[in-house]
Amino acid sequence: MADILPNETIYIKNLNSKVKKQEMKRALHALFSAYGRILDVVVCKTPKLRGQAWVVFNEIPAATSALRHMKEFQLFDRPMVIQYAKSKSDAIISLTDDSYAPKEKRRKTEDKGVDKKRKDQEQPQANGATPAHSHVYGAAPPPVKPGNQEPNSILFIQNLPDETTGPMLEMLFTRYPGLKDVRMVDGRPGIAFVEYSDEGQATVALEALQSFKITANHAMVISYAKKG
DNA sequence: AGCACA
Repeated sequence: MADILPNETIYIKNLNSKVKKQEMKRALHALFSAYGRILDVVVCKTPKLRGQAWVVFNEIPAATSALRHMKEFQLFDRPMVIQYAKSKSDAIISLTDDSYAPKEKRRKTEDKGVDKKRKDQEQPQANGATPAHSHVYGAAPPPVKPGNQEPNSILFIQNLPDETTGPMLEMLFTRYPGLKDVRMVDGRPGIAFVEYSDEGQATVALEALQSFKITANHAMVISYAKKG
């Protein structure tokens, strides 16, 4: 039973296809960013591709780690089935090949008559140009130290932007089952407490949203509230 | 089960 060869990209199936595309992308990004730099997340809703996704890491070890850890993880009430992707992702190819021109069938969008027939001598793709992988996600290490690591049904959130509100956090955390309460702290900007019904559910949310970037320079730091 | 990327 030789499986598919290791690849920077993992292929995920058995996803809940009722979840909206953008929401699924965000959730996958949040879940998998713990395992390495994510270059792209691909989700399609076409009949043939529903319930499937690709998460592109910048290197194979990250993909391997993600695969091992997240195999069968329950996301939106379904255990994910994860394999390596069969082929290289565009985001990976364009890392080593500046002049990579995606696919030929991609002239589906109107050609508009702009250099329909150029085949060699492409536009030079200046260094300042936006390459295919410019939508790279990733987080700089946040300027706070994580707190208590001993599981608790209440999460302790740090490094929030000052303007964060309770409802904003609720929007983020409510997609992980069991959310009971979100509490901001008066006079203490940047932190919050998020309560779940039990430790397991809190842990799911923690792992999913750890390092989630609320804004460009604010990645959440999540730990467990101290007991007692 | 099903392997895409504009």
